[in-house]
Amino acid sequence: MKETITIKTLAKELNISISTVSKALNDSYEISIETKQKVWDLAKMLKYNRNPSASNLRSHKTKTIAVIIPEIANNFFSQAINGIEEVARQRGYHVLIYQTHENTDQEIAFTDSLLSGRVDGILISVSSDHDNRDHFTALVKEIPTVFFDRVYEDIDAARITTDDYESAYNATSYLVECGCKKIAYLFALNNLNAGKQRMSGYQDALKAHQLAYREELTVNYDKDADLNYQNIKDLMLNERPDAVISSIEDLALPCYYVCKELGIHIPDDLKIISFSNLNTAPLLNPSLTTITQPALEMGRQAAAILFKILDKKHFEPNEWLTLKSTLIKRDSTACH
Amino acid sequence: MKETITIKTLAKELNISISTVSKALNDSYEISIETKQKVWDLAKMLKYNRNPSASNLRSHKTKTIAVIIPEIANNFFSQAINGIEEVARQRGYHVLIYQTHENTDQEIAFTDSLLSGRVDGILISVSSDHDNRDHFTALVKEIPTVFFDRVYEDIDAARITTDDYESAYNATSYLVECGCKKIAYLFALNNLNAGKQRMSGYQDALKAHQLAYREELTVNYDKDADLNYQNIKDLMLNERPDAVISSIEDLALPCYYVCKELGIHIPDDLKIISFSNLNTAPLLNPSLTTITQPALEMGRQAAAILFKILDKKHFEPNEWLTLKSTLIKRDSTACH
DNA sequence: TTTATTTACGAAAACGTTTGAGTTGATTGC
DNA sequence: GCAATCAACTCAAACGTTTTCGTAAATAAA
Repeated sequence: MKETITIKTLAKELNISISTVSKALNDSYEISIETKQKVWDLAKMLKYNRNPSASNLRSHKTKTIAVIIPEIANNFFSQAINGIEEVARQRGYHVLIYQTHENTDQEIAFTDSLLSGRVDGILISVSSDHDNRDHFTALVKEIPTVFFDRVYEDIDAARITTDDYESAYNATSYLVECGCKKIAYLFALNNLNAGKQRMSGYQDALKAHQLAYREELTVNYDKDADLNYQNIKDLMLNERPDAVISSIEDLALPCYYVCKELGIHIPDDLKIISFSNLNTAPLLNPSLTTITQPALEMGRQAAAILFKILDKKHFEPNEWLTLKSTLIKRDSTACH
Repeated sequence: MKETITIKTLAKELNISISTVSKALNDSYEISIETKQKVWDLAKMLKYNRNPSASNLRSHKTKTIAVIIPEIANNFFSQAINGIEEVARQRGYHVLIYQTHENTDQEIAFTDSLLSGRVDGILISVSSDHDNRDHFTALVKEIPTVFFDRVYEDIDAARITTDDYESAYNATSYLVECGCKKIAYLFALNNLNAGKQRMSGYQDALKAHQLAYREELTVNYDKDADLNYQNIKDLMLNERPDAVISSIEDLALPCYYVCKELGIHIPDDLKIISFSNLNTAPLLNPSLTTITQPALEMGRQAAAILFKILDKKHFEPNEWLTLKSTLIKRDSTACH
């Protein structure tokens, strides 16, 4: 515990005023280059570090952003955070992480607690358990916010998504072209636009190929993993689809297990495509055809947009960005 | 932009002093229960949020911890963060994330910047590229720090690791019992204790079974993924081991690809075990035998230790905790 | 009754910065 | 040569809390 060194220390040492030191450290035009240099040198020598609390309190700038996501132990989100952290780092910003575990109450608690000036802005991928748009409608008026991947369409804020509709449409079409006639859909994120878009893409593609949409071919995601497993198993036993599109990774993997248990051979008996950012997709048995979102790039872009907003304080028309996912064809959809 | 509401607002509204409000909000024994209740009610009604900067500045408590890791988009670390975030949440703490990308300079920059009172404590898993122990020896005297998984042995600080030596020893022994005679080792983290321990476990197990340790059977990890691939390929072509132990996930996966390319059949021609937290290990082709670290639990425990230190300010003898990894046998080591 | 003690509160000084409004001496325009 | 401008710096008031010390009234001890 050595005595902490402050701008006061520097001022005393150099025989100049506190304000001169402060302005020198902030590279103000009011200070001569010689004085600045002296201050900088001494600061480095004494390993001076600006006290962030004092600075924030006075200036209302925190150099900190918050990232709110459903789950960190998830390939998509951890890659997105990677991208966010990267650009935050370049700007000297700090990154706070909050997990909602798909709980809107938690989500509300987090955002509320961030309104007291702890952060300059928020990056968020919303929870899927309840519709929370009223809360966010109010939030975005209070603090610069960028939504990524999981967004509300009708909120007046910046957002970045992927082409969910097209991806699902194309994936479904691809399966049809492979000769599949009975394509099941593993449905998740149904409260969110992303989920609805994916479902629409699937439905419209069916229609475009003269195939009927049947609700019995749909499994709805549940928080209970065992239940998901059972539901998929029931689907396989009762309907025996010849293909499956999964709207999230967490439903595709149990599907693999079910097939293993029931002796259903992929891709001969059943073809599988999943929205997924698994880096081991090529190594699965069989390798999994995926619709892969540009997670890292989304993180980067989302952060970039937030900083753009923070730079010019006046709220401009909000940016709406859509990135393309890529369909990577692998063995789980191999045609003969 | 409504006018921000502070304790001053509350004080004026209730006709009591600022200090009374502050004390009431902090549940001080100096304030009567009636007054407290009035303050709390009004605070809730007006959605008062304590300004963290002002609070930190005065009290020197930030309710924030920092997590410094090599990479967030990594199964082990993202699970560990999950655990950390969980217990931080319970305590009402905020979590800052920093990625070093295995760069010690970055690591030094981060920790230095945290010394200005931005956080109450640090959780860190150190970078592997250079030996940085001198820096950390100084750091731990300045701020409560807990090392997890990647630690320096000789630094006087709390730490939590897994039983790397025993895990590697047991895994090697298991391979020998399966009849393997030529067991290669994919070596990583060689600057770190974890890496050395794993290597020692491998070597000692060989010795215990009258097998010679041969350096030609070792591949050293490189940052360049292509080079790793090539080195593993060379190993397979030149030495043709009948088993491989990989000290990290990132070397096991290229190994799978090499085998695919060279037509080496796992597990008949080559058995593979890897330290790994891949959740798709059971679905790989073939499913991968892993030494799996309790990542989530490590995160939880590491955070728990840090909070224990923060609670009782006096630095007690530091806790050294070791958790057990589990060897999960799957098809990549199937014996006949 | 008088003197301690306790209870509940208030005044004011921090905490370390930033910032707008001076101040000073030197330079410029005319 | 005098006012006006400018460059470089200082003063002091904030920012919103926490906390120490002080004090008045109420209660207990004597």
